[in-house]
Amino acid sequence: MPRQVDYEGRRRRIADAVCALIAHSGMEAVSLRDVATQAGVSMGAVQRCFRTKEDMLLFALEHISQHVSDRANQRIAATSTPQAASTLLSHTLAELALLDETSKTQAHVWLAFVAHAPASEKLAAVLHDTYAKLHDLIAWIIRYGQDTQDFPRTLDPDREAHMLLALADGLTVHVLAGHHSPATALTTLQRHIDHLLEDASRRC
Amino acid sequence: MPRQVDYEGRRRRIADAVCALIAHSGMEAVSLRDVATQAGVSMGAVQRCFRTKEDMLLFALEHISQHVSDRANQRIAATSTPQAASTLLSHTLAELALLDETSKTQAHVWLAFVAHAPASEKLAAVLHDTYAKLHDLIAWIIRYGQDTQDFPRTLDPDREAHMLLALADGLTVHVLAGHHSPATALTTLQRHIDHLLEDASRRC
DNA sequence: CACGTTCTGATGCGCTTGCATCGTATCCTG
DNA sequence: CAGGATACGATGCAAGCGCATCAGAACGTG
Repeated sequence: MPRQVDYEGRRRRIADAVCALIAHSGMEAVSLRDVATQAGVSMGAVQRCFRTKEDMLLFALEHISQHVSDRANQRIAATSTPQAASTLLSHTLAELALLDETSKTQAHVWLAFVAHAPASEKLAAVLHDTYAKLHDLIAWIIRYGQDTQDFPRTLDPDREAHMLLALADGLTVHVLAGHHSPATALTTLQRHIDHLLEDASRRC
Repeated sequence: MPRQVDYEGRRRRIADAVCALIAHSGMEAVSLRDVATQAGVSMGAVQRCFRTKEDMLLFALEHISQHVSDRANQRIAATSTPQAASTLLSHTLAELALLDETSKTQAHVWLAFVAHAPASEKLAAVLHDTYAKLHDLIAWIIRYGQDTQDFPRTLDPDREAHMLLALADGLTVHVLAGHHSPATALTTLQRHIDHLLEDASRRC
């Protein structure tokens, strides 16, 4: 047999390079040569990992989708120590909104893919799937909160998940566009959640 | 004198062509040649109207920003027949969210520019300004509603404007990403506004 | 009607792009 | 250690890019 190479690892490295380039100078600045340089490999290596440029971009999107989903899921899995459902909800959403400085890159990339989706059927499919997963995740948390009596039963989990996810995404966009700071966005998010629980419980 | 040309009109035509191209196949598919073809003029004409490609993109963004702002402002100006502030608010936001099929193109373009903003200082500035204007607009409507006693005084106009605008943007993203339909998004938006007014007034 | 000015569309240039090719270096197997 | 399969990276290639150039068409003016 010939020599073995850690393809999966390299694919990830390349995906990271793609994301870095997109975050820094937009999607149309991504060329195979620049990606190779950024990833510290030769152009040939990039071509061996991905048959075409579109394959590469698709992998990068799946890579970052996975990354975001995983972080949110970990947040839930780590709830071995009993945690109030409301805290769980707000923390998860705050993470999904990609507000902290570390996530800014991912937010850029995510948005770039959303903007580019109409041009690629496959990209759109990945985005759709990811959104569906995130929606289910939020709805699950809300139901969990209702089970533990933290959230009022009057809430419709699906509708509220819908609403919260849209709010989180909107805040992400606003922060990226420089319309306001991550801190302000976080406050707005928290305020809405508080408002939601408080009013709904008062209604009973 | 030599012959006269309606430059402003042509610039708009070219801007429309840019937007059509962006909406159809993304920002990186915009080339001077394609724009010229789409606008039905020669490449030379495009180059006479805009010194560089970036100038052209900038103008297209300003063009579409103006378009969106104008529509929202018209909505207010047309309120000669007395209109409930809540209706005004929801209609304005629905328009800003670019949910109807006609606005889908504009939504694509807007998002493409947001995604591309980090790569261009000037684009970012235009986006920032536009968002500030829209924020003020929504806050104004809320204050107006408070003056006409339609909205409770307990609402903080700036905070709620912040929240509503983010929600509208998030819904725009979700519709574009195919996560749900314009109709659903509209319902979610309306539900939040109702919820807001209802709960706030109950609090008194 | 002829002049002078402005506008036009085609062409050229230098460069970059995505992708294909190919000799060489590298590693596992028998 | 020899052999063969694989990965590598440099190079080539056609196409497309943004932008500059320029001869001629188109027009208002004297």
